[in-house]
Amino acid sequence: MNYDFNIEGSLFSNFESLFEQHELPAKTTLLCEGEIANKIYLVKKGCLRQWFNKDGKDITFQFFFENQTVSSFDSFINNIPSIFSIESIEPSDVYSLSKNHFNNILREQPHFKDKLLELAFQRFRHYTQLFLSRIKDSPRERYEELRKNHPEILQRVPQHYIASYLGITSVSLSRIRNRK
Amino acid sequence: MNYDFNIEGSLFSNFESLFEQHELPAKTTLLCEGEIANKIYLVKKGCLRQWFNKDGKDITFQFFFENQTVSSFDSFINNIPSIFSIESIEPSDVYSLSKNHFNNILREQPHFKDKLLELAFQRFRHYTQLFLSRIKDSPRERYEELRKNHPEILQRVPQHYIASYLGITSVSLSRIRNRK
DNA sequence: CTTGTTTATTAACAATTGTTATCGTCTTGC
DNA sequence: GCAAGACGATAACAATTGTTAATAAACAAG
Repeated sequence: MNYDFNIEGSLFSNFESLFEQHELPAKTTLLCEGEIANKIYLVKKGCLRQWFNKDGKDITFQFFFENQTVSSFDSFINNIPSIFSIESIEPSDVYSLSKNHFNNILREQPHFKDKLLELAFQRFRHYTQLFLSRIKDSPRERYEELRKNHPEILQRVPQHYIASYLGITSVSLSRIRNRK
Repeated sequence: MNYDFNIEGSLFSNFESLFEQHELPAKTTLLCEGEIANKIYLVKKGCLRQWFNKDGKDITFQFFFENQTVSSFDSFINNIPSIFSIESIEPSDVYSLSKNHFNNILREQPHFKDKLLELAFQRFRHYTQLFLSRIKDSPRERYEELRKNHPEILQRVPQHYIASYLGITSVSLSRIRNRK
């Protein structure tokens, strides 16, 4: 897997003492495109987004809320520059786990790797769903899907982030919303 | 992982005696949307596509050529109906591996599972790339990418399959091609 | 050779989206 | 409180894409 790493907080429930606590204002960058990730983050309160730069435009492609884990896993594991940034949307409380602590858990907890693989597998399924939705659904259909299945995202996330997540401009999303 | 399973033929290089050979005419269905996959296929000659039905329209989302392995892995592993079909494009020679043989290899070859996971990982990266390309690139940019990096696909695959792979109609693809 | 199928192009029109800009409202920081 | 910025709606126009239909070339089957 790569580009994204979102596993449920329960994975780390036994290791929370190893995490460091942070209180972040809105729009705080946790990882910048091009940097090598050296932490995994657990969202305790608030929400984050993953985004990258495309010809000067800001493209958001994933949101993270309470009890989700987020990192640039490909960067974290393989020590390569991340192709995206991670930023807070709301003021947020996050826990961070360093690479050293992560490796210690991996060494000392034999079943941790299995759980990790299982959750990586889940992430893969999620990405594939997103991918197929891009192929077969129109922006309007994707917006409706979001409204039905993830209304909490629409409520908490500013509309222009939603728009780029749907693959359209905020102007076009505004039109779609007022067309029904 | 799910929806797709494409690992290099070398994975099975020691087990080819367990495969069954098939010669297929063009447009032969190997797996039909809704069926449960009971075979993994290895393309020896020719090419295949994965596609599904969306409101009566035929949407192709992946191509497979020589020495690639293809199945509906999610269906094969979890015994659930496949959400897509697999069909030959050209007249093709394929090898098939039954679920029994697959399970035997998995049981008897301790490193096989690791290689499988590694290749599943690769597939994940590929899907993520496709996903991000859908987000950030226009149909024209995706066509150019295909022309630069996968010209063999353009040469061998009929244009209307390419069009649905790019997320546009064949009419629109024809326009893009004649616009430069 | 003839017929039917598949494939690609083109045209005309409708629908959608992008681009740019303006405006008003609402936060936020000072 | 005030100024600056963030956010969302809207307008006008350009560009792109979808839809439907007609046409022609290539191909396969009989």
